[in-house]
Amino acid sequence: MAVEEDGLRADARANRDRILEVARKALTHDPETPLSAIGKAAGVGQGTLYRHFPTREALALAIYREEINALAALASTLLQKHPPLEAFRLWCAQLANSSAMKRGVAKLLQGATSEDDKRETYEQMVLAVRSLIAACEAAGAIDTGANADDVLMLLGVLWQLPSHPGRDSQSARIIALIFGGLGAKD
Amino acid sequence: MAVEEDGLRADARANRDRILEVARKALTHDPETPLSAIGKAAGVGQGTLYRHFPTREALALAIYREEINALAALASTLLQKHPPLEAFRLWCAQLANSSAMKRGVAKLLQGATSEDDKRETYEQMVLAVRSLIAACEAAGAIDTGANADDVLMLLGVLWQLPSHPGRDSQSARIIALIFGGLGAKD
DNA sequence: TTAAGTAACGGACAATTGTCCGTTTAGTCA
DNA sequence: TGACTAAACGGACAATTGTCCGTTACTTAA
Repeated sequence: MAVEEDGLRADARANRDRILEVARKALTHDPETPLSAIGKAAGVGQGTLYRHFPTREALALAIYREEINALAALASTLLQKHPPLEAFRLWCAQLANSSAMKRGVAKLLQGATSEDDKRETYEQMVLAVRSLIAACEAAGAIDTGANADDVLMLLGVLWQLPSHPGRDSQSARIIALIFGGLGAKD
Repeated sequence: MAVEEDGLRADARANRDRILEVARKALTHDPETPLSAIGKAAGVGQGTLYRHFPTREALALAIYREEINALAALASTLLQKHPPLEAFRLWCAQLANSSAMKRGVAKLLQGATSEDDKRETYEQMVLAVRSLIAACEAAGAIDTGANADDVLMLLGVLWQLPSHPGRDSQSARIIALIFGGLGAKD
């Protein structure tokens, strides 16, 4: 019976899942929990932890991949229910509020075009942005020729905003600025 | 004879300068040189190194502060020699190319509004952007009401671009997008 | 069912970061 | 000039990250 549903051996998958579960709780409680402590709590050795997640970032990325997936999927949902430009706006608002992104986890996708395991997650986001841009262009709601990579880079700024009073309005201003750059027709 | 020109004791200043000199060379050669190695090369103990520069970031920030200062100063120079909008554009171009910012050093000013020693450097940049915006507004070259913090956050993206073929054109596109958002009158 | 092959394990170890604290010395004042 | 004091030093130590490699056990195939 070929069991390799995802190319991972059964015990490896079990370990991976257990590490993620433990890490999610631990990192939520304290973002700087030592990786070694997480490994111990998950009942695996250092080697196992690091083989699965070479860096702290990789671990965090895995934890929040679900939420990122949901965000990427949201794009098409919004496009079905709203006019393109409004869908785009709603998506950006959701991006700015996406709780998983806040604080330390924010740095995740920076320079994501380089390292390999980030790449996959990054691509999902680019695709989402590309679909939103394409729909808006088709509807004549923005200027043509915008580059999804560029726009995503700029939107990434929203994840870096420190959470201070006024953060929400700053998000709104920045989104407005970007839409202005895209030539959005209000 | 009161010698404290900058609130630092003479020997402390000498150490600080020596560390910076060594670190500049070492980090240019290999951005991941261990801090302990830098300390040893500068002939100071771990304690001294960490007292002066609590983190790797702090050290890098100090190294590149000169270059950042120059960038901030460039704004007024450009404003004297060029029409406001062109000055702004030239400044952004310089920002994108500022060699010190590339690679690992790029992350420096992210979330700069939080930690204290970053704050000062960050303020200089905000002031520069604010002066450029004000001049452009006064000349009617951009829409009024732009927020310097917002614009600087967006410009910060330029420091995060991985150096790949096409980086320069991506910089140009992003700058154009931002200027579009500002309502720049071409 | 068993044996072989290999992916995965996990703890020991190396490297680096970051802290602490007793010692030294620059700067001050009589 | 000779203490005095506080700033600064720097090495030892603790904590964390990251690597290595001999051992274990999941899978497959006969």
